[in-house]
Amino acid sequence: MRFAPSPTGSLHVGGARTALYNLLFARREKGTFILRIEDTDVERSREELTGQILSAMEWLGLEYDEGPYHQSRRYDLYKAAAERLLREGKAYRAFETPEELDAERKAAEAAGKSYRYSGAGRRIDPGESDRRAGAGERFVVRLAMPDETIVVDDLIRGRVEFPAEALDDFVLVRSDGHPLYHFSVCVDDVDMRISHVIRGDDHLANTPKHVALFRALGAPIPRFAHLGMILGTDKKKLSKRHGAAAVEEWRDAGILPEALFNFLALLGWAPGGDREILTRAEMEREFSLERVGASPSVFDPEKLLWMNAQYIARMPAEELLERALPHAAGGAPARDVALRAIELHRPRVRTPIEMGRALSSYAADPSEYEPEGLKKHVRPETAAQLDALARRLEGIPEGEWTAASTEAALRETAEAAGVSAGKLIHPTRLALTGVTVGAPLFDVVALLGRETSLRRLARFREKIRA
RNA sequence: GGCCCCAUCGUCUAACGGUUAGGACACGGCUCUUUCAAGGCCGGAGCACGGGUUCGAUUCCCGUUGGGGCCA
Repeated sequence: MRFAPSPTGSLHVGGARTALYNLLFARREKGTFILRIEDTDVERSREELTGQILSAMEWLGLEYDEGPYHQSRRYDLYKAAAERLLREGKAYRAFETPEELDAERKAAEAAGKSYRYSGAGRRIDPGESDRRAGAGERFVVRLAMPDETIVVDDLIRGRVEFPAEALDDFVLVRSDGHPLYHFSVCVDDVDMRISHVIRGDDHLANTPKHVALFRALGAPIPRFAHLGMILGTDKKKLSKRHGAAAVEEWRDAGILPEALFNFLALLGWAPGGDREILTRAEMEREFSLERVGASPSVFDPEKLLWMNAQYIARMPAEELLERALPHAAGGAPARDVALRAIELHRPRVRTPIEMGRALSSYAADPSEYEPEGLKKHVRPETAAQLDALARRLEGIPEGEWTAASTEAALRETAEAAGVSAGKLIHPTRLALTGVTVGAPLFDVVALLGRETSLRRLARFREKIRA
């Protein structure tokens, strides 16, 4: 198996899924997964993008067994293959100039017919062809396509037929000696002994060309499996336009690699049963192309986020802490406090980024208070009630500062003031965290500790009096 | 334009001729509750259309429509 990206952009989620299926299939079938960089398109390929793709693959857990090979370093191979095909009469030189071809194309268009190369080069005598080439005349190398229907037996789509009339003798090598995409792909697939080609649907229409090439090359034809495209919410092929189409954008958005891996695996493949969260080992054990659907699928960020939350729910606290720490911009509390905070916020966050923010709230006092919250929970009598609460809380010694003792203090205060506990709970949460929503108040109070809680309460009382 | 692919809830999907068409995300309700989540329970929501084939079609075949791709 192989994954063969072109370094013309960062790793797209569609490409990532293709790589992922190749990987799972290779593991399942005990095959070898090869990475090959298709960088023969000099105008569009950029060196640094290769590194970007490699690191995105590594992050996602798409490890390969062999490679990366670079097509740009394998020109000798393509050259030798072209010469061999020429020698064997399976390919031929065509000497038309671009202008001539353009004229033919226009003529066909004017006649209302679809254009196909005339095949004129095919009729040039080999000796004559050699002589003209030797004389320095410019030429391209074209494959002599067989005059018969080409059948592609696709593992996902079944039998697909391409009538001979639809295909013409396509160019293998440009006049400057540059091998073209379809040619280098097949030469490499033969050389690397690729047995299964799993790739995007967009290549299905090119497959008859490849089949003809494999035959001309005298090589066994690999099995093909064409995956449906991944679409944006508007049902159009997913692209940068849709926002996050690149793997690294999801990484930066706080998506865990395991979650993205799992999500992508299920975008087109359905393991039996109702399971959605699968371990890597399960996927490698159970993956099968027979259970891969043929239709395109829409990439739903909502579900990805849900899956991310599922992974967060299952992740060991230490690991989650490690992943969240880089995002704790406002600092993080001591490790023991942080680990408890993790458990408090785990069901409330969907990314390590959000967890980082939650951790910071224990390390730094709120810099501001949610205006909506102030309006809603602060009444004229609130300040005095919070004063009373503070007095009671101050009466709790450090060693007895727990969720239970502080809750009792608050409820007693409320009762003494003749108001419901909620009248105190909400402003207190706002005082301690700056926001109106979050983990259960008394757990937060306990975690914050006596000193911090009282300090934040004092600041808030000052603030609402001002 | 020619050729090719695809078609089950809004979305991801299960079903491989006979099911009250199942699950998940999202949505709504209830529950839990100091808030927000998470969890639990409940609910609304789908076989694109038309012909065949068959005792029987979501399922097989053909066409239409709609999406998509490749070539130019």
